[in-house]
Amino acid sequence: MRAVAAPSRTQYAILGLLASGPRSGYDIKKEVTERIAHFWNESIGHLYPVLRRLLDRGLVTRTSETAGSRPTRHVYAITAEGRQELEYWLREPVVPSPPRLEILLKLYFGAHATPEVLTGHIEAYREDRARQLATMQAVHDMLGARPSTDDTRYLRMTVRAGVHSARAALAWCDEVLAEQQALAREADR
Amino acid sequence: MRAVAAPSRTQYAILGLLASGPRSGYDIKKEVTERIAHFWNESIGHLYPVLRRLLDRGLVTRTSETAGSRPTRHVYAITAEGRQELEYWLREPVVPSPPRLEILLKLYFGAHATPEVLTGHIEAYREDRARQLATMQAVHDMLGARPSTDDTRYLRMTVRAGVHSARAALAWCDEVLAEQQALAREADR
DNA sequence: CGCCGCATGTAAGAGGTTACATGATTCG
DNA sequence: CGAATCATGTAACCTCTTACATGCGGCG
Repeated sequence: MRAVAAPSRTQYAILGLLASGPRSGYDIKKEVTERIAHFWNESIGHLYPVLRRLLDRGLVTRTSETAGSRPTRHVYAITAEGRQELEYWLREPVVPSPPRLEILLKLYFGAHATPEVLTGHIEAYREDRARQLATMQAVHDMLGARPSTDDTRYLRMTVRAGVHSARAALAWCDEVLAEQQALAREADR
Repeated sequence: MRAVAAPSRTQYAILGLLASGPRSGYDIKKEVTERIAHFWNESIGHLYPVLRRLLDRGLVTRTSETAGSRPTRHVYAITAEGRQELEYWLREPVVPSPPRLEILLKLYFGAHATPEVLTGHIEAYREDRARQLATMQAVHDMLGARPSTDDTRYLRMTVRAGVHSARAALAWCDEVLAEQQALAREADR
C-alpha cells in the first residue's frame, strides 16, 4: 500500500462498544443508532467485514448462539489485545477531518440560485437542527435527573456538544434568514 | 452499479467555481484552500479525473495554454449544460450527511482512558477552534461589517457560520474542562 | 396476512486520499 | 542555491454505502 492507511475508525468504534460487554453485530448497529447517532454512525453492511477482520487479528473473539432455525447469532467479545489497541487509539491525538458542509457550499454559490431556493434550504436546515436540539435537551434532562454516574457522564458530554452545536446553528440560520429578508425588501423598493 | 450514485459533490464544487469564470485545475485547488477551506476542501489528485469526466459529459470545455516548456496549462470553462446542471443541483434539497465526530467518539469511550488524556484532547481541540475563531473574525472584518456586495455576501454568511460554530465549540470545551476539573478535585478529596 | 424485528453476510462500486512521477521558474 | 510555486496527471488503495440474498417469529 502506498497511500498511508487512514485507519478505519469503524474498528475503534466497535472495540469501544465491545469494551463494555460482548455484543453481536446487530446489537452494535442498534446501539450506534439508538445512543450515539448524534455524533457517530455505522452502516450494518460495513460492520460485518470489519468484525471479521478484528477476529482474524485476534482483537475480538466470537461465540455462536444457535437458537432454533434462526441464523446463528454471533456474539463478539473484546480480548486483552483488543483492549490494548483501543487504549492506544484513545491516547492518540484526534485526527481532524476537513469539513464538507454541503449547505454552505450551496449557499456560497448563492449567486447562481434564486433567493427563494436558498431561503428554503436554510429553513429546512433550521427545522432539522431545531428538532435535534429538542431531542438533545430531552435526553439531557433524562440523564440529568440523576447524579453524574460514571456510565452516563461521557454520554452527557456528547449530548451537550449537540446542544451547543444546534443552538449555534439556529442562531446562524436566524441571522442569515433576516439578512435574506432585508435583501428582499430592498429589492422590492 | 448497484449502489445508487451518491453523486460526487466534487463535480458540483467545480461547476460552482467555474460558474464565475474559467480556471485551471490548479487554480480551483488554490481557490478552495484559500477561500472556502473552512467549510469545504478538495484534494488535487481527485480534481483532475473529475474535470476529465465533466469534459467528457460536455459540462465544461477546455482550452490549452502552452507557455514555453512548462506543462500545458488547461483552462476549463463551464458550458450552458454545465450551468443547468449546477442550477439543478442548487435547487435540490441538501442531503444531510450523518456526522462522525472522532473527538466525541473518544470522549464517549472515556471510561477506558485516563482523565489526563481526555483533557489533553479537549484542550487541543479548544485551541484549534480558538484559532479558527480568530481567523474567521479577521476575515469577517476584512469583508466589512456592512455593505453586502453581491460577490462577498454569501462568503460572509459562510464565515459567520464558522464564527457561530467555533464559539459554540469553545463554550462546550470550557464546560467539559470544568467538569473534568471538578471530578479531579473530588477524586483528590 | 402483512409488516417489523431479528440476524447474518456478500457484491459492487462510488468516492476520495496519498504517494509517485516530472520538471521549469521564481524568489529570498 | 535551495525551497516554494507552478502545473498536470496516474496508480494504488482504502473506506464506507447501498443493494442484494435469505428466512424465521411475533404481533396487530
